[in-house]
Formats: sequence, C-alpha cells, structure tokens
Amino acid sequence: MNVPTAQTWQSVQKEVLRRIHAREWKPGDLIPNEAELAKEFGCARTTVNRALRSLAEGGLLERRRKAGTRVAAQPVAKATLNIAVIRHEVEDRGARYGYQLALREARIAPTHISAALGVGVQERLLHVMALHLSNDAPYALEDRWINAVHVPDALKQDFRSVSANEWLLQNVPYTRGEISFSAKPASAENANYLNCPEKSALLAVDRLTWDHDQSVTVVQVLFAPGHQMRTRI
Amino acid sequence: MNVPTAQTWQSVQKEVLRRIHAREWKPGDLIPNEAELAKEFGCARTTVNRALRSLAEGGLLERRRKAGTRVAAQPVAKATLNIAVIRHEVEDRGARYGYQLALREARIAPTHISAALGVGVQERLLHVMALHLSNDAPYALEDRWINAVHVPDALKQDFRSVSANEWLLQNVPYTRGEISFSAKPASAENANYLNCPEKSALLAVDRLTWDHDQSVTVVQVLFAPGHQMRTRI
DNA sequence: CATGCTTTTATGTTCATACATAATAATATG
DNA sequence: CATATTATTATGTATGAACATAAAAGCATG
Repeated sequence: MNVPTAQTWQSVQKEVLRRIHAREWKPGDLIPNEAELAKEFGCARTTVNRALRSLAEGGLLERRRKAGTRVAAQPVAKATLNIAVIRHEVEDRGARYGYQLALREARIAPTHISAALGVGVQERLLHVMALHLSNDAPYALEDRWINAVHVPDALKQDFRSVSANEWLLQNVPYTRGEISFSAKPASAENANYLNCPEKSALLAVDRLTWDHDQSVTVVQVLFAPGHQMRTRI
Repeated sequence: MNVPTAQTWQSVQKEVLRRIHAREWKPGDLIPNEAELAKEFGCARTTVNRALRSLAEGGLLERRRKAGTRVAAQPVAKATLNIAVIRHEVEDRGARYGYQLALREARIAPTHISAALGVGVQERLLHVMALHLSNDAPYALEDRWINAVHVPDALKQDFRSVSANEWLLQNVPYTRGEISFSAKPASAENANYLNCPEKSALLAVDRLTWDHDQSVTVVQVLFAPGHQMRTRI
C-alpha cells in the first residue's frame, strides 16, 4: 500500500484536494473523520483539522459536529474582490494616477441618502464628488455622502488633494459595511465626467459603512465603460 | 488594572478588534507580539495566533516573521461574493425558479472562444444558451461554451431540464478558474431574452474554469437590468 | 407512537511544548 | 567599507492530551 505520509497541514490539504478533484471523494460524499485521516497520514488530528477547516472556509467541504465532513454537493464559488484605495488600484496596473475634486458641498441631503445613513432629514451632510484618472483618462467617478454628524472633522477637509476615499480610511474607523455591485446607465452628468456616451453601461459599486451604530459614509463608485473587476476562484 | 482575560480565540479577536476600532492601535501601528498578548490575556500563544491569523486573512492585520504584526495601514476591504447555482440564488430569495433552454449546438466556435479555452480552432465545442427565470420573469441569461474535447460527456446531455450550470458542477471537477465582473449594454438578442430595452446596462459575470491544464468551460451570465450582487464587508 | 432524556460521536478548541522558518540585527572577515 | 556569516527574534507549524459542544442516535416513558 502506498500510504501518503503528510506531516504538514498543507500536504494533507493537497492530498484531500487531489482526492476531491480525482473524484475519489465525490460531491456529497462523507469523507473519513479526522482521527482516521490522521492515522492514515501519520500526523496529529490537529493537523488534519487545520487542513479540513481551511477547505471548509473556502466552501469546498461542509462540516458538522457529529455528522462529519462531506464534499460540498454544489460548491459555492467564493469570489473575493479586493476593494482597495482607487489610487493603489490604478498604480498597481502600472498607470499614472490622477485625481480631480468635482464638487464639495455641505447641505441637507436627499431623503434616500439621509435615510440610508440613518440621520434626520434636516441634518447637513457632506457631499463630495471626485473623478479618479488613470493616465489622464477618466477611470472612476466617486459620489459620496459623509455623515457629518458622526464625522464632524470631515467638514474641515477640502478634499482637493487627498480623496475622501483615502482620508476616511486613514481617519475614521468602521466596524461593518455593505457593498453591492450592479450595472447602471450613465446619466448625462456621469457621461460628462467619464467622457462617455449617455446611457453607457457602467459598473457601479455601492458601499455603506458603519462605526458600530453610527453610519459613516455612503458612496457610489461608477467605473468607466469596459471596466472589469477580476479575481481567481 | 483591568486585565481582560480571554480564553477563547474569538474573545481575543474581539478585544483586538476593539482596540483597532477604538484606535488604541492605529493603522500602521506595530502591535505587541503573540507571547506578550498571550501573557496579557492569560491564554496560550496558540490561541492568540489563531485570533491574529484569522484577522490577517481578512486583511486587517499584516504579519511578517520577525518583523511582527501591524494594523494594516489601508485595509483592503475584501468583498466575498458567493457565486452559487442560479437556481439556488433564486430560490433563496423566496422566488419560484424557472429554466428555459434557448440554444444548444455543437459547432466550431468563434476564435476568441477557442482561444480562451485553449483548444484548436477546428474543434467542435458545445454551445448552450439558457434563460433563468424568477417568478416567470427573466432573471439571467447564460451563454456558455463547453470544451467538448475535455468533457465529451457533455455532448450526450440535452440540457433541457437540467441546466449546464448544474450538470457541470455535479459531473465535471475544476481545479481553478477566473471570474470577472463588468457592465455591458444589452445586444438585440440579449434584450429579446431578458425582455428589456436594447442597450440596457446589464451586470455581466464572466467565468473561465480549468481542470488542471484542461479548460472546462467559459460562460457569461448576464443579469436582468437592476440586478444587484450584495455582500457584507 | 410521540416526546423527552441520555448516550455517543465527530468536530471544535485550548494548552504546553517543541521545533521550523523567514527576516532582521549583530558580528566577523576580507 | 562592503560583504558574508552568525545570532536573534517573531511568526508559523506540529504534537498529544484534554475537555467542550453540537448533533445524531438510542432509549425510556407516558
């Protein structure tokens, strides 16, 4: 018998992956328990646990106490998108980053904005619009409202050289947030900034962040036509 | 002194998170090493390691041997999107799922498809288009090419009741893949299937999967206008 | 037969200890 | 002084043992 000895959790994981990919363990199958695998591989149960846990986090295995571990019947591919500071995103692509503040006003917000931020309709909030450039071409349009009740310091910033994007990240913590991806037709204003035809299909990323129970900011980033967000699965 | 005793890795993690959110440890700061934290919390170093490792995986901490652990200066928000079987996606929203096969043909593919799949331009591939419905309304249009050289069994399937989406997941393993998100204007054909105006902004998800060195399938899923993919960060 | 209690079991976690590894700092050497 | 070598250090990982916990299965009781 060819007993695969595996003393590291990575090698255990590799062997488990091999068996899944080779369909020795098929989708839905119950696999041997940790103790058995540990014995087979000649390593500690802790090591097997580490390997299987990490595969379960990735969605390839499903584990339940007492019930055991099974290969996910329909593995949900998890696509992890890195939402970085836009400047870094541009620079990482080897392009020259540019930034233009388009609008900065402190005023009473549209009701859907104050509702989303959970503040009174009478509150003055900070509205910032900015254009991010890649090699002088429009890259993304950022349309942001900042909860000035929770983040009064934002009112002191002019956001002319440092984007609200970066200033907030450096200065205001958040504990949780929601993000959504969608496609939107370019408005006349969008089209003007992004230098594209009106009604072009734009990739939109909407974010709403919170610091405990206080909203911080709501932002929509519209990317220029053709933009792709990529990742591996 | 109020010494926070924390015997579980979750409680250690919680306290570390609290300190980061409270800016006791600021972005870029070096935090105490594992041994010190273990002493402070009155737990084993293993426990601290587990807590910090998991925060590092989430991008909130940066760790380097010998150099120590620091709070990420500009935490890259990681948005993890679950790419599930479309039927499940619809049913999870509490809607009735419907499926219509629109096209199924085995033929020589356009060059950009055979190039993407890494097969000869003369090879006959399987082309499948299908409409996914949610409460009888168009939900998503799936346009797929299957590498019939690597997956000859696909040619035996008619995909009239089971979507290629689900059949492949059940029957053909893949070891890696690429996924990209973008916005596209609806073609006349798209608009016809999705029952929307031509040139509507559609959210497009493009996937290419591989089984080791063999391509499996390339697929584009176009969602009906207004569709959002959401997640928490 | 349905319902609640008890046992069993597989995963989940903690711990102390030991050693591995990568990266930095200190030192020696030409 | 530049470069190679060595020591130091913080994270990374492996181990066996123990206990915790959730969930299934078995059992008893009405």
